[in-house]
Amino acid sequence: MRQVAKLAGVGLKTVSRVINGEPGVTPATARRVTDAARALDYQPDVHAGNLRRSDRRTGTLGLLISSVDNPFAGAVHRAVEDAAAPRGVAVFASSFDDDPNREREAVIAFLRRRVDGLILTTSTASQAYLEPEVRRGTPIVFVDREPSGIDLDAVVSDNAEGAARATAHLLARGHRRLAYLGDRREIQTARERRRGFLEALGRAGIPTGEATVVEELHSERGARDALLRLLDSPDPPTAVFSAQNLITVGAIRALRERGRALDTALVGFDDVDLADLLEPGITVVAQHPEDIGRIAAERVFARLDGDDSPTRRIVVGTTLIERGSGEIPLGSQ
Amino acid sequence: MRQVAKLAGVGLKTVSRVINGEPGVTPATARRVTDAARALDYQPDVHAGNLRRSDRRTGTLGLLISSVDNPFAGAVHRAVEDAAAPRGVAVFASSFDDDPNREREAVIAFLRRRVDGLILTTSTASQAYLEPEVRRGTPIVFVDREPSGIDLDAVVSDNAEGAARATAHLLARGHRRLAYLGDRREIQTARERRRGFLEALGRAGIPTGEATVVEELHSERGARDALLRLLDSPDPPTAVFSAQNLITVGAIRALRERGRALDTALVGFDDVDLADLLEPGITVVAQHPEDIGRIAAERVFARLDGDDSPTRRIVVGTTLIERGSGEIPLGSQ
DNA sequence: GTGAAAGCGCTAACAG
DNA sequence: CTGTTAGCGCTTTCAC
Repeated sequence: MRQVAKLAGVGLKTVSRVINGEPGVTPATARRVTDAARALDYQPDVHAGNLRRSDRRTGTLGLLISSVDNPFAGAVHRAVEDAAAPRGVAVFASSFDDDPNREREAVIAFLRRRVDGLILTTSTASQAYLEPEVRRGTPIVFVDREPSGIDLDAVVSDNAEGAARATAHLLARGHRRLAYLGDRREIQTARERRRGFLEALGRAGIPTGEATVVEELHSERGARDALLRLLDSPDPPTAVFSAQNLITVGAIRALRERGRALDTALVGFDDVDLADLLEPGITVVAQHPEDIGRIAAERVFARLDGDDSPTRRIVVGTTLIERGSGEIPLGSQ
Repeated sequence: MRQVAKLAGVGLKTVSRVINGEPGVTPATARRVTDAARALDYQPDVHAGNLRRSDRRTGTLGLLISSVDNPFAGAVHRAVEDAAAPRGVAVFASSFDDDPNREREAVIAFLRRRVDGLILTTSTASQAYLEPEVRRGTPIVFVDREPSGIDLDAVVSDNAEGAARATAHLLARGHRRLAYLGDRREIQTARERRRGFLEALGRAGIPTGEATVVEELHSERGARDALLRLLDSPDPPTAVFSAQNLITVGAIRALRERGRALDTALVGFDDVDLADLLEPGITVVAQHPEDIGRIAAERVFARLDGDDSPTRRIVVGTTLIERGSGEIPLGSQ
């Protein structure tokens, strides 16, 4: 920047003014500056500026998601990016694969880079470790899963309600022997979905004992194996609620392998690509990651803009999409 | 950091040494410093450090991909992240949706943040605009598409070869009336795939006139509509090569709608989720985004580590995965 | 083994 | 409308 000032024959501050579009510079002077900047291939260094700037904003956001290579997280990421880009804010995304250590490391890496705000999906039991950062004034918004051990904004799907709706959908087709296939219980959303499932059974007056609950599933393979075992048991379920993406796919594979895809009902939580092209189409409770990401970003920016209203928990509804598998009635067997 | 020094009762430089793990500090002194840092919730500011540091590395990478919400790009992103994380390097990812303006803006945003290196998928006709940055010493590696107007490292799939293999696969089943459904011709990979298709026809001695080439497709919907028109024509194709992800899905929809999925052969370029669960399973030429991303990141780091060997073009092979749709022989109609 | 002074590229505050 | 001085948080250099 000093070189630009020298070449343009002006003071350092004048260059700064031109680059930042501040008023108080003659068009002629401004032109000399821009010409000089172009001639020198000058690119301002935002970090140097932020060091002295009063608001100390770096124009960056940290986003922690299960994995950047995951349809749900990718959609959230995209929505965050779309909300951030118009403000000139760039986003760092980190995958943490439900590993608490990677979570902590990623958050530290974000903080050392002085991100303006944080959007987090977490897997630690408590996020109290964020307390100092909150005191420092960094806005933090949780997505997908709610915080624990600390009170912060959160944008989540209505997991229990969605799971209950899926379950009621199956019960309405006459099914009584339901199976629940769920993720690891450490995961808050998994617990919520399980709760919704059990509550729906309760409302229908079905004893919990009649349903089979399988948990701690976290891979397609594991889900497939688990359902295969159930299908091979003497009293197999007539309907299945798979509480997550990969689990749904694993369940489909198991049903196909036993030739039971057309007579066993299936509703999955979270939408699956090409689900409508399968036979039968897969009925799902779809989440709305675009909304979740957008709202989370808006929340961070609102906090950054001074919103100091009480912490909010924003619930984004889910949508039941009927495609066939969930509408198979009892008695098709 | 000054506060830490004061609390620990040591000089500024001693704190700096402890934080950066430099030698020459008594364990006792180091301990006083770390205690003080913890007490004050101190987090070093990497940007401030990099301002003065001799190597001027920010520990960040810029990654430009079609969209963070896109399976192929997501897999590349993940691979880049996995290669970068162990080095303490964070990655900025930007989606540009094949929009040349967004491409330029994103690159400028990266440069102003002084990323150490750039991994780019581009859609501009020429990337000569990167010349000044290259002179400045920023390593730039292209992924997926090759650069033009400038000579830089690139990591790409063997598009022409993969397309030719897919085409030969269809020809081997007796098909002669082939349709090619491709993306916009501005896209370098689209042109390569088209070239592979035509060359395979040529090698089989089939006049180009017998094949139908439809291009400028860039959405599922557009691909579906295009294939519907072909299927409704007096002389519909008996085999289809869809040159991209979304196009493949659109093609499947069109075939289903006309009840031709079981008698018209289909091979897609780039793998599609759940392709094996469809009926028929979709035969594809799969790319290897994990390898592409990993190799690109390794290339950037090698350049950063001083590798000044000539520019390289690294080709990652493709894999033909037979799942049924591509093995439908001529005469099934 | 430790610390003081200078300066990275920029903006704030003020002076002209 | 424009320039000068100080200083952001850190590392470098060099002296103790």
